[in-house]
Amino acid sequence: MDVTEILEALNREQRSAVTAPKGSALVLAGAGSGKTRVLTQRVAWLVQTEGLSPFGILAVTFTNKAAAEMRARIEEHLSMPLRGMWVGTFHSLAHRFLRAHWMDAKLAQNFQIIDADDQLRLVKRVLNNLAIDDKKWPAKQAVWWINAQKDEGLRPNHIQDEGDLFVQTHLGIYRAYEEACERGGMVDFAELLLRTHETLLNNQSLLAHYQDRFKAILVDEFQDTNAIQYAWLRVLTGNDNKLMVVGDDDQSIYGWRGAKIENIQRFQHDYPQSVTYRLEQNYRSTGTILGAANALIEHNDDRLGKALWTELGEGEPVTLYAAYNEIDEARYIVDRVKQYADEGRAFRECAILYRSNAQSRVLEEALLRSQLPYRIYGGQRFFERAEIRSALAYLKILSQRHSDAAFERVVNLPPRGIGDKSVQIIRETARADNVSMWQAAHHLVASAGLTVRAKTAISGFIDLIDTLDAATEDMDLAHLVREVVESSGLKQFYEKEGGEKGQARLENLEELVTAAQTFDPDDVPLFDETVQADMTLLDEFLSHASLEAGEGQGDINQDSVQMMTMHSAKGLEFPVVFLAGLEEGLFPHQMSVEEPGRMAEERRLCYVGVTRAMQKLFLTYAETRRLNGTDRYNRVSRFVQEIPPELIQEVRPQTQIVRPAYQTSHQVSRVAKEVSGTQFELGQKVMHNKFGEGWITNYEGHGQQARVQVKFDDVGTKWLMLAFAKLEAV
DNA sequence: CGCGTCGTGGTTTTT
DNA sequence: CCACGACGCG
Repeated sequence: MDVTEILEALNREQRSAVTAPKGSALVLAGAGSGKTRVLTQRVAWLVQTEGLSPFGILAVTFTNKAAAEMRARIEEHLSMPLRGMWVGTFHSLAHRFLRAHWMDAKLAQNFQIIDADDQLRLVKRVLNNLAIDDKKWPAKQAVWWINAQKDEGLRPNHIQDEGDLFVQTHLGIYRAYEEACERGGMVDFAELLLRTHETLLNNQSLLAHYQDRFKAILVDEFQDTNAIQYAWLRVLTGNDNKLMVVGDDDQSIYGWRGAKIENIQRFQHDYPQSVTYRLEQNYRSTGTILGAANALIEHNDDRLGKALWTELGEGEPVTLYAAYNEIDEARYIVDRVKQYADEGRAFRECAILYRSNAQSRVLEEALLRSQLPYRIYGGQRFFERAEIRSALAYLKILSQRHSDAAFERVVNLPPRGIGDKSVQIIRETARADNVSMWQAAHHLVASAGLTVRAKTAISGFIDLIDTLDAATEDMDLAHLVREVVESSGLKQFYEKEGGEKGQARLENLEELVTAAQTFDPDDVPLFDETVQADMTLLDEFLSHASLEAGEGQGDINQDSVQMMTMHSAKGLEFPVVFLAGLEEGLFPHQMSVEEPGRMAEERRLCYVGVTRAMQKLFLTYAETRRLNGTDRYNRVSRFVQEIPPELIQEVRPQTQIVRPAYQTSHQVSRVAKEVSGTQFELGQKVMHNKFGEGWITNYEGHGQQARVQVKFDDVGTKWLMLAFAKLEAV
């Protein structure tokens, strides 16, 4: 494809960004404005017009999927394979860097990547060793804290506890956890980035090499980068002007896991010569949908500012349906999908988006009842499934006997008579002798201190692994995986489990064999071939499995209704979109209502949801919603009210539902405001003789049974029985 | 050691 | 309401 062809299909702004002079650039790309196109064409431009070698280009994305897509699209444009070009996620690129420079990074050559699950297990063990009460200091929270520190680029030495018990305790855990990782040659996700950054900083020649190698660096979804990722880009860029970042501050929805929307401002500050390009023409949605999106996001402060426009025409109004309850909501959505399909359209053109996964169940049931095909995205990913992780643990221990995480996982799976007690003894012995559990197990079998029964069981396990190892010596990867699945007893174990669940697990294991069959390390090119030579195919496969969670399986080609959270919908588009559960407390979520900064993020999430729609947008909410076993009476979401009414067409609930005729949905929002059968209403200021002043944020029940949730100025949020609480209106 | 019962708590998710 | 983890019994 030649240059004019590249540029022809672009609008003016897109073209300026693609052909921007070498230098730093910020591309603010609104939803549906052709962002990916600009990125890929930019690379093509750099290669074809600026004469850059792909070898000198670094392109960073947020997900593996995005990376693969980008590579494919660039290859298509250039009609040549992109050998040598670095395209990948922050994590995969850091991983490759560390494999190549493990010595400089002070890592074991055969270091292993541990995923979130391994990490949690490890922290649990650390807590145990430190004799810290898991109840008081939950492992999950500790993991979260440690990762947050690493994401900020902080080592234990950088952190002062200042007498704060919370920090003090977690700091201790962090230290012990680091030691454990060090001992076991384990590297978690955050560590990949942090370690790479440190290695570059501490190694002038290495840094100079990479700074010189990369003549251009491109970053996608820049608004989702965290502090360490930004630092990483900063150090690789050095004093050069070669960093082009693409993002949209209005679509930043991962602040809760460390993403720093401020990185955009920081970029402008750190690269004052940078040029900003705004992509505001939207090629996806109707004018009405964009109008709704623009009006909604206007309610946020501190935006960089951007107004999307389209040439696609006004289109149909946004439809708002006030459902009686969540079942009615689901039925309404299913009916609309059916109607759409009856017009000869495909199911896959419809997406149902929701705030939290718990909402998917009712929707799923309704689809099932109507026998419409659907596919739920998210949930458990392939490589995270228990049976897959177990099989991988067998493979891992074959490759590296000293992997304690793998040892613990499979030593008694399938059950072979090695209980918690025995495992604990092995663990303690290993710790005391400073050896791996595998070695400790060996020693224990040969010494006193265990029952004969336990010894037999343990040596049975050792023999199993050794035999398996010998038997698979000459096998290729796929045969090795099959052999492991069959001889380890996993297959029989899940066969015995039976039922739909066991069947699904067996199928997954079969799929793992297929994955091994089709695994090609050259699809994931390492920095250079010398690194590759040092790793066995099995090790590469295992690394791949840790970094690539695997697309939620299911047939992508099958024509089905798409269901997912709004978070996972980012980057996608559908002709018809349903946003379900637009209720205060659910969306915006209760947890976000209480903290001010998070409301803006919820609104951005809603903006992301709205801007997924190409032609038709449906908003639904339920007046009554059964959630966690109790009925909630939520008001319609503020987000709905932030959309200009003239863009919205309200739909009456359907006739089967018996409800008072006088209740139009507008009145409903008012009626639902008042705590039924009482003198109170939502939002009202109240006084409690013990807790002081506050206001009513939620309620459930009626009359004497009514309970209200009150957010007190001093003591936080509490649920109170109205009958007992003696609240006074203020 | 394995299985059953009780109790608790419950956004969003990638790597 | 339901999924998961902690306990206690056979």
